Amino acid sequence: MTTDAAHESTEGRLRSAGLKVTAPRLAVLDAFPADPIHLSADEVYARVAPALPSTSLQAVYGVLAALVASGLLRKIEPAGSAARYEKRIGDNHHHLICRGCNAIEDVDCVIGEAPCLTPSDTHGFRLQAADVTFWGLCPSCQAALAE
Amino acid sequence: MTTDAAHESTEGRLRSAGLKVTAPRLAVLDAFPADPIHLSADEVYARVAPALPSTSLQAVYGVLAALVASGLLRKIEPAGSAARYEKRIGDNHHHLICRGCNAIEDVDCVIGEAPCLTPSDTHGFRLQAADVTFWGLCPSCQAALAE
DNA sequence: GCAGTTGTTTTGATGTAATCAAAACAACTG
DNA sequence: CAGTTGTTTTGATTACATCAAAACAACTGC
Repeated sequence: MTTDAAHESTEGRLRSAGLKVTAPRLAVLDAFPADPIHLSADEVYARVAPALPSTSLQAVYGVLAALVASGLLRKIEPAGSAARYEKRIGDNHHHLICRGCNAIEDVDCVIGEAPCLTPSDTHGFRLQAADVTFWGLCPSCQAALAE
Repeated sequence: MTTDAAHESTEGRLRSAGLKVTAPRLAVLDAFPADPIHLSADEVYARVAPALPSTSLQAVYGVLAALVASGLLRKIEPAGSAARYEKRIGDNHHHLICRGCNAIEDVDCVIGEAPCLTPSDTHGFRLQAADVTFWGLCPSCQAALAE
């Protein structure tokens, strides 16, 4: 038996992305348990470090960059806070960020994909992507402010 | 005569924003000549420094922050490059950024304001703003890539 | 006009987030 | 199992921005 059942799908995804299967990469990918989770490099490192004591934060940056380049992770770079990574990819969803605590929620645009991806004037640009970010206050930060 | 005609409107905007009128602030505001221009703190400093030799980059950061807080400038923080500032405010326009050279163009959403400001699920957030950023390649970067 | 108060700018240090280069190392090929 | 190639580690370095305190200038009332 050549594959560890617990890592079966994670390993398979690395292989089909043309990446070598290494312990840091398995650990980083497995640090994203559920889909709607958004972790900073720091947070990923905190989750990975206990199992891999020899890992450094720089290594995590390298692994994350490789996974983003291969399309296994998506990088989000909100204004004013550290970059976050998420496993939910391939669908055009957007983000709702709390200005109080930087919490991030996934949202789908109410009108679907097309309109937000079509500016009125492209200025000759070849369009590649569109980011939509909503800013506001999450329920607990609203409560904290109301006190 | 108490006001310099060349600075009349700039000065007036500072006053009505409740800010003291100082040389650095006049110079920074006047560094934005036409509306659709997007300058980084560095670029503002480069435009301001010749006329105000005693100004430092930190001072420019301070002035820019004050102007943004007063609503006289808008701050844009694109992923992967330094923050930019623009004078066009009060309308809900978006930005088109070149991944090759970081050039920024203004765009208006084809469907107007409302739809892009309305996510399907607010997760209980109190919404404050929505940013839309389009990513692509500007004409000259397309040409450079085609060579 | 002039002095006091308040807000602003300057100066210098500090911090965070992230990248880079080179050496040590491990995964996949035959 | 050995060689090659790609990855990780280590350490230094960068870019961008913020903070604190002292020096300073703008606006108020006199």
